[in-house]
Amino acid sequence: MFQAAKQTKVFQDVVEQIQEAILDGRLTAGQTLPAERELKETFNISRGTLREALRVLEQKGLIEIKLGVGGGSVVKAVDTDQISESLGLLIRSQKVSLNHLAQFREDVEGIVAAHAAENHGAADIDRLKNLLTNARICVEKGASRRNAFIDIDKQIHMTMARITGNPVYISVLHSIHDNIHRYYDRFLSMEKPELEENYNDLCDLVEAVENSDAKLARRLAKRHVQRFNKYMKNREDVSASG
Amino acid sequence: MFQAAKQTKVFQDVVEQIQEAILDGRLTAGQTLPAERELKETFNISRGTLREALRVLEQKGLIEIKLGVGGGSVVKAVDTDQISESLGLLIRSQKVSLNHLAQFREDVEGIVAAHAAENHGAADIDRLKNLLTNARICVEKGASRRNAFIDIDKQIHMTMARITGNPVYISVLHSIHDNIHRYYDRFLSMEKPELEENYNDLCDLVEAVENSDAKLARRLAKRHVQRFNKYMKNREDVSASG
DNA sequence: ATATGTATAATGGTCTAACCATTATAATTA
DNA sequence: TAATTATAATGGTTAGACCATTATACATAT
Repeated sequence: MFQAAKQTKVFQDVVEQIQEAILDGRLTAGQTLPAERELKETFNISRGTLREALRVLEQKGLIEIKLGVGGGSVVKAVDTDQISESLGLLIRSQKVSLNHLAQFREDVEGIVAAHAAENHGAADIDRLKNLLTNARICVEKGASRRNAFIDIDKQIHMTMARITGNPVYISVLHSIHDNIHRYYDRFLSMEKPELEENYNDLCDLVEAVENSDAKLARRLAKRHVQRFNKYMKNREDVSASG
Repeated sequence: MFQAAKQTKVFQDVVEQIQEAILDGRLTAGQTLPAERELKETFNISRGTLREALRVLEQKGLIEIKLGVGGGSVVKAVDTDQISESLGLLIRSQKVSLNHLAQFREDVEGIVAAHAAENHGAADIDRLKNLLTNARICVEKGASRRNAFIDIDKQIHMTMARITGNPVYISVLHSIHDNIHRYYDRFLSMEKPELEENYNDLCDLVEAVENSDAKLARRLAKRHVQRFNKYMKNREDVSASG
């Protein structure tokens, strides 16, 4: 009949009010909240309490706090950074291993490629082929362009995620890449032969997408990611024995 | 040659120190940090600044702050709540629609079912069949047990995620369910015929897993989730026109 | 003896009031 | 006109006090 009386802390009430205003669209990205000394009067609270609320909102990714004249709390567009950060904490707290993340990535990239094969338009293929051209250049210049190649590889995958038209895939893939990239420097070995191998993978993949062959695209995407994972694993073994 | 001198705010430095201690295992879940009046001396900062740091750590899901005697900042086991919360913000800020989430769920449940079919042990099947028995009881009692049925349905899916042995699937599925459940009350219509339909889906799915038929398991899981989504869509159309 | 109530003290929660640090803008000077 | 310097707005930090909650120890009553 009754609900437990919610005893909200003052700062929580403030967090909720501002958060709701942002999610309702009463505050939109780019808008600046009133200065702290003014807001504290509006809410009729102390500045310390207000600042606890603002810190929480900042950590949630809803506002950004800037210093100096013209600074203040600016409403942010919600993005995937917080998801990435939380996923990073899961990984670092060893609840999730690199292998776990790599396995998940295989599946997700496969799905994304399949959807991209079903959903693409002509402009999408143009963009993918442009990226392939850049990748080709990196391959020809060899290992010195390893990082550039990896970046283009990432862009190709993210482009396919965009082609799906579903922002969840973009967010998820973004979070995966954010967190897996930390291991690249430590574990990913890529000399010219590997670069070429991967380049060919990508060409085949884009072709499958262009031909709307969802099943093939899925298989090729998975194989491509598996190769990346294998390179990392090899390097990991080496560094473990060295 | 040089890096930009990082000008960390005091509270950020404290956040990092405590966070690193937790992630390094120097502080473990369940441990209580010293009281604020003591910590502030340790870090040689004011209490207000310390509290901003603690609020950030709380929002990150790394500590929990309890009131009263014997209270204080207790280190938490990192879990998926923050990911769910951030995903919820993405949805509520209309960066992600229910349909987007539902499509993603179809794919993930399909993958999870396929992995479960490849990875299960005998005990896993026992657990799944137990859940099916409970589901059967709900179906027989009809619409009054709708919520209980939905909960069992969720448990079956989460059990399969656990069978994969990959915590990423558990986390992702958990986050999806956390966020999709908010819409159930508003949009999910389920009378006895629908309950039976879904129960049969689940039976077939568990059978496919038991027989290690990954492809079939994937297809059945997707179909099952599609049915859920269809029910929600129907209800949404009704409520839109009413 | 057991249950119930009551004081105690530890701890987080909040408030006030001041001063420090950063930064865009305006005023000054070369 | 360009470079420099003051100004003032704004967040960052500090200090010290008091309020609110809660586990524990103690007192009281049945």
